[in-house]
Amino acid sequence: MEKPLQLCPGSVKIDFASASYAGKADIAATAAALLHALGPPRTPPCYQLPLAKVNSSLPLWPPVICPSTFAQKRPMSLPSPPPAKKLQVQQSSSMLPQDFPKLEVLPVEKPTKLQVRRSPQHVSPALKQDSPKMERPLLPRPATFIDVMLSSQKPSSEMWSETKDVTLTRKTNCSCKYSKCLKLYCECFEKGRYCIGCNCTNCCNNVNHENARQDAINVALERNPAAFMPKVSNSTAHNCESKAAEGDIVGKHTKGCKCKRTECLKKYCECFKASVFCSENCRCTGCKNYKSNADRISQKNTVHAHHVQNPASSGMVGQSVIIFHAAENDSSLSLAASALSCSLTSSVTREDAKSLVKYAPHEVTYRPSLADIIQIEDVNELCNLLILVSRQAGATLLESGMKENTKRKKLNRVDSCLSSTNHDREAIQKEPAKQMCSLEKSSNEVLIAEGRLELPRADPFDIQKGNKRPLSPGTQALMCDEQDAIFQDSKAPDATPSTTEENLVDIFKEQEKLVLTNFRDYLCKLATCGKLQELKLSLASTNCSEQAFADHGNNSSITRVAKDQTNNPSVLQQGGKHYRSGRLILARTKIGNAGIWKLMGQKSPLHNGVDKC
DNA sequence: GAGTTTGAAACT
DNA sequence: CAGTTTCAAACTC
Repeated sequence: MEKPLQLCPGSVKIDFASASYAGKADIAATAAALLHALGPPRTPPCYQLPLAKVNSSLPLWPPVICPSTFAQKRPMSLPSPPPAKKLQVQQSSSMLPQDFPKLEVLPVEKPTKLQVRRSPQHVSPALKQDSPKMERPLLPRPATFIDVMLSSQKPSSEMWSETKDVTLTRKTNCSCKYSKCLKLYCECFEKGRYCIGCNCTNCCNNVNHENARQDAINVALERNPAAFMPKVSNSTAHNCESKAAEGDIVGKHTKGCKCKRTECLKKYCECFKASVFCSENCRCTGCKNYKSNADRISQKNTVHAHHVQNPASSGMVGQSVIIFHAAENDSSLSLAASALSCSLTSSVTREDAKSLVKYAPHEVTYRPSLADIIQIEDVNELCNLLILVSRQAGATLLESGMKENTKRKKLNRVDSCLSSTNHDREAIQKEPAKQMCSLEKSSNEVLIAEGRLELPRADPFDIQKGNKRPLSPGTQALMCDEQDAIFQDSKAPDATPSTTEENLVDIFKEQEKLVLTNFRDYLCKLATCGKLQELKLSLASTNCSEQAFADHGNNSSITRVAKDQTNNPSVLQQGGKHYRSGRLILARTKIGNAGIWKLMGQKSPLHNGVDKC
């Protein structure tokens, strides 16, 4: 007898570490794996439900989540791309998705020969007996934990969608006859759902057969601990909902397909069915389900995934890596660079996927929509801006620090008149520091003269000490800043050792603060820009038909577009119009490089004649 | 709607 | 692990 789920005050928490799965390591492992697959939890790793909604009769596995909560998690306003079977029962316009239609009484069939022939160990004891003829209760749709999991990876219209005639459609109505809906053959069972409104016969995948269902679940999990895991993994778990909302189903089939005859272009293929390209996980033959395949692209009526370029082949990653090495010596810049790096290297829009066609088919990475706005050169400019801010802050603060030193020195002189002992003590402290400063400077000069220490303003392809990486302009700028500050400090004759150290610490703090503040402001404005861009694109997309995409995505200019983008990702000219990856350039033609600086309320340092070190 | 094809799941 | 069988969805007519 399994213990009930742990309850948290005021809510129900499904705690996978609880005793619910004690002794069921495979289930617990699966649950943990599911949680892990979700990535960093947007909510704590337990799903909270209002306590009032708890139904004690709900099954333990998959955990059932109340429909109201479920409905909140799955907005219903999204369109459903593929055609769907309409429910047999018409829904009234006022009916909510969780208000399930009244169910018919299903006849209970006697076991067929096939069922008798089945190995008994795969049929639960409860199933060996003829299930009593039960009328299926009129229950709200029992959304399950797995549903919620899936909802984060699939469009919310996966289960339901609202058509124009306000008829709710459901896509997965099984029609199982022999499996009693307790095998993974059954889509409902596989997805952790009860069969409600299905056309199945002799169904045991419901509340009334919960014991049998649990047994079947255990059997399935025993056979494959990942049996109930989503078959399509998302590489961008953190934003999968937004991706789904955009219609961009991303990822790859975790297990892969083994299709032989359908070229993976039919729904027999699980990858195709899941709207993902075949991946290295597949063992299919004659596969045409890869992003550059014209046949695949042409099947846009049924294809809703948008495969993406291999960033390695496009050079995107390489550029980013080089650029962000520029910031690796500075934590704040590093943070900024990393954030933008994620934005740049991990995403490709659906239009990119349609346009960039000459890449390895099995490498899949994804890009957020902001990738259309942010380009490498933008990041370079941002880094330069942050460097400028850092440098200006350093100079200003150093200057103020020196003034402070002068004041302190004057005060010390006054103090020295009062106390010769203190003066002597100060002199004792000052002298070694001065010696150290001059020693450091002279030793540096010696090292530079001997060629063992490179000049701070080195060639861009100089090898950085230790890691042998070429220095990017940003790194050099940072190093210049550090060197400048050090040399300025060491050159300052009036600086006392203690105040120099304090000043340096303060300067670094202030520099970091200013850099982060500027970066925060930049991100805020970028977010605004992104929202505006999204709005513009949504408006533009209504005017820009899919045919336009096909025209620009399937003709011979695609490779040129891809090549051009590799060389100059900012702007592509085609037929007098500006296109980028098949999409009308809104971001860069209207925002562009200078636009980012406008957003920041500053002029680009590159356009301002500023020395970039 | 019946029959066929297909590939995943189940089984050996 | 590979081959075979079972199954239900997808597809065709």
